[in-house]
Amino acid sequence: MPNTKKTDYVILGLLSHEPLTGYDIKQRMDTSLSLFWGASYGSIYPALEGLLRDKKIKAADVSTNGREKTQYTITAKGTKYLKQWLSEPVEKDEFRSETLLKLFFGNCTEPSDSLAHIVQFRKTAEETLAVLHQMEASLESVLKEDPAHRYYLLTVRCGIRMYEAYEAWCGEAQKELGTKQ
Amino acid sequence: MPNTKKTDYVILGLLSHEPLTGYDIKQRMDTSLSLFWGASYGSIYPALEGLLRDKKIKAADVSTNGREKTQYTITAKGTKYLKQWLSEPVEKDEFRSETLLKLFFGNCTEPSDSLAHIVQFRKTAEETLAVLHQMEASLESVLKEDPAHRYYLLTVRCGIRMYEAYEAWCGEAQKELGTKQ
DNA sequence: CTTACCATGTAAGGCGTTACATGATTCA
DNA sequence: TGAATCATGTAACGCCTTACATGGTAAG
Repeated sequence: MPNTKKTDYVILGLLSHEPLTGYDIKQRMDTSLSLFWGASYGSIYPALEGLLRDKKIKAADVSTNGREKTQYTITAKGTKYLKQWLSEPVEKDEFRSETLLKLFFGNCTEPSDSLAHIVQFRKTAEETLAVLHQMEASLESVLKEDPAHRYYLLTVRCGIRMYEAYEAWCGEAQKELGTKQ
Repeated sequence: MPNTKKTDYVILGLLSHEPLTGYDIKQRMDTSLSLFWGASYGSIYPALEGLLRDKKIKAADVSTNGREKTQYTITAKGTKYLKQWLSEPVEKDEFRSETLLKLFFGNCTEPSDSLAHIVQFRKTAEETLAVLHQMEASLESVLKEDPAHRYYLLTVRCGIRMYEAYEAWCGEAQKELGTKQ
C-alpha cells in the first residue's frame, strides 16, 4: 500500500499540538510547513471530514458572533494512528525542479536563458534564507521556555543548509556560464 | 495557464539531443534526470501520442527482428515549442519531504523514531552522493571532446551541493537529538 | 466604504501512478 | 530453461489544484 494519502497525517500532527480550524491548518501549511509540505483547502476540508467520520478527530463549534468556526481536536484514536505512522520508515522524499530541468536542456537555447534561470533561482534562495534565518532566531529565543519547538527548529536548520547550498551552487554556475562563452 | 503538463517538454528536450524510443526515454528519466525529475510509462506513452498528433515529433519504425520498436524524432515545430518554454521563467520548484514532515512532529513520538529517520536519510544521501561523484568524474572526462554535457554536469554539481548539505545537517541533527536526550 | 483578512466549502478537471497484460531477446 | 532486460501499451483509480461561491469582520 504505497502512496497512502499523507494529508491526514499532517492534519493530525498539527492537531496534536493544539486545536485548530481548517483555516488555521491552511495557515500552518503556508508558513511552518511550507519549506517541505503544502496543501490546499480543496484537500484539507475533505480530509477533515474523513478524519471526523473515522473518529480520529472531533469537532467543536466555536463560532464568534456571526462568524461560523469549527475547531478540531485530535482523539486518542487519532493520536494512536499518527504515532504508528511516525514510527514507520519514510517512504520517499521528493524533489522536482523545473529550474534544473530547464538548465539540463541548456544546449537547446541561448546561454542567457540559462543564466536568467540561475539568477531567478538565486534570488528566491536568498529571500527564503532571509526568512529562515529569522525563524531560526525567534525559535532559538523561545526554546528555553518552550522546548516543543525543538523539532521545528531542526527542520528550519535543514532548510538553511539546503538554501545555502543552492546559493553557493548558483555562484559557481553563474561563473561557469558567464566566462566560458 | 499555470501547471501545464511538463512531461511534453521533458520528452522534447531529450529528443532534441537524439532520437529515442519510449523505453529509452524512461531510462533517461531513471538516470540522468532522476535527481530532479521523473515519469512513469503510464505518462510517457500517452504524452508521445499527443506530441505525435501535434506534429511536434515524428515516429519511425526501427523494429529489430521480431522486437517491435518505435523511435521518435523531434520536428521543427517541436523544437520551436521547446525553445519557447526554455526562454520563459521557471514557474516553480518543488520539494516535498516526508522525512522533514515526520521530524517536524517529533514531539509526538520517541526521539529514537526521529533518530531512525535521520539515519535513513543520511544513508540515502551518502549513497546518492557516491553516484553523483561518479557521474561528475565521467562527465568531466568527456567534456573536452563533447561540450554537450556541460549543462548536465551543472545539474550534477547542484545535486552534490544539495546532498552534501543534507549530510552535514544529518550530523548536526543526530548530535542535537542524541545528546540532549 | 473598500480592502484585506477570516472562514468554509464544492465541482471540474488534470495529471500521474500502480498494476496489469503481453511478448521477444539475451545471457548464464 | 529461467531470469533479466527490452519494449509497448491500457485501465482503474487516487489525489490534488484551480476556480468558483458565499458571507462575516476589522481596519484604514
